[in-house]
Amino acid sequence: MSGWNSIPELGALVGEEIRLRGWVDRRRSSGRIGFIQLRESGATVQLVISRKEVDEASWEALQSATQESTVAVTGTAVADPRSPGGVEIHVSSLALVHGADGYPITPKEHGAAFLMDHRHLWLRSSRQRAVLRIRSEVCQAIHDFHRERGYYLVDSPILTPAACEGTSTLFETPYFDHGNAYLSQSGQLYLEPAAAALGKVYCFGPTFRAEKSKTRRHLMEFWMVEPEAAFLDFKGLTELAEDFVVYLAGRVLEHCAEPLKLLERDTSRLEAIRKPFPRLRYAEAIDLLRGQGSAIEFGDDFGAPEETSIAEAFDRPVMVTHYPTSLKAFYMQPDPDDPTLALALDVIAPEGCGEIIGGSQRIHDHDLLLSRLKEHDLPIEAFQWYLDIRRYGTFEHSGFGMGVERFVAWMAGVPHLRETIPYPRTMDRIYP
RNA sequence: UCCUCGGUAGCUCAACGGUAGAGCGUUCGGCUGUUAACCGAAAUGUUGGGGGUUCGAAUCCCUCCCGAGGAGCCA
Repeated sequence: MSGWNSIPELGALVGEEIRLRGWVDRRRSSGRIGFIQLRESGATVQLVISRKEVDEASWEALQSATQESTVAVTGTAVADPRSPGGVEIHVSSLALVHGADGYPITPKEHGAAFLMDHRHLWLRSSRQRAVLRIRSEVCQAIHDFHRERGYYLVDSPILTPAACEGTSTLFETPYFDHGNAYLSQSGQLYLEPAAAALGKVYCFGPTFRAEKSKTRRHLMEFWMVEPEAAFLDFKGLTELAEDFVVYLAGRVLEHCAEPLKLLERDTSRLEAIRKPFPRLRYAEAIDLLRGQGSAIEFGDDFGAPEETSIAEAFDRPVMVTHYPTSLKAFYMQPDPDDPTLALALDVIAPEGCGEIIGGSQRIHDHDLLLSRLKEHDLPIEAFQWYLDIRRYGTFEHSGFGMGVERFVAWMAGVPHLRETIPYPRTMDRIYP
């Protein structure tokens, strides 16, 4: 091994000699004693440097160890209730590896624009570290959930030849002699064929929307996980979505106690995420909203205020189903009991987080799909491969997509999506 | 694209027609248990750009630029 210790293992090393390398998160001094809050492996530990216990070079290093300087330290791990974290390092020698000059992010407040300009440094802040740890756990849990249920990971392409759902604005890029390629806004259409190959599949990767959205709930580049399963009917889909959300929230509660505490997240709200989620047909949701005084009418889509109103009527995530087909994508299966309705599902998270999941049973009948493509004015030639899935052994299938950043924002209790992804891409910003 | 609010020191903000200020950060000094440490001192400004009103504009008006929040769209 390298001979260097890491902060997370210190609890088991009390009384032993420790060597650490890391960054100066904070420094305080008081005459002949100094304190450095050292950051390493995403955690921090307090170093105690007493003038009479260290040589002159170490004492000089303390004077030069400005915020975010890199230091290397040798000392003894000591349990002390006065230390944040309970364990601190009594330093025997301290060396400056690199002195940082004029680190821009200070312990006081900063505005959003300033922090976004310094996103590469902002990541070091305790709050950002906490959110990133939750994101990491969510991503791992997404893979584990699918693996445990026999789903295979199938990567969808990012460069695609045409619009997936038609109307959304896509990012465009030249593609040799084939005109323009577009950055994927969903992996779903590529996943449906894979469901015929492997049965239960999912994709998980970045997606791109060139909509000029300028709100805290939108990013130009975001990560989406999309399961798709052969022979999964609509009822099975709602149960899958419910299990998925419960599983992910459980994993965050189980493994992210420390970041949640740092974020002062009210975990009782997360513990309330239990089955069954209320299921509300679109028509019932309209009635609910009108009962609250909304002027919304049957056939209108929900905006952010409507979603919030619906979510606030319940103590856990809400599933809204059976939307009018006119509000939904061309590939959604009509309800056999009322073909004007789609077997579509949205999951709305509480606390103003809005829609986190959108999904449906897919049309498996070739002729119906063809007529829907025509109704939506989509170029039939470009969808021949997609129609093939209905030509060669068609099958009932369903799937959904979940926006990872919205889910992380909900778990972490952060209001703005830009804090839930390492390098957010927003309408007016692509730096750093 | 539309609506609302904003742009003053490195950062966060105050001054709202009459000499440009504070806290934090920085630099220097003090302090043996600090927790965004504390105490003392110092340095730091073409008040976003341009035009106008006025004896006088950071302040009022016009315009452009930039930022934040929201709408639509969606995850």
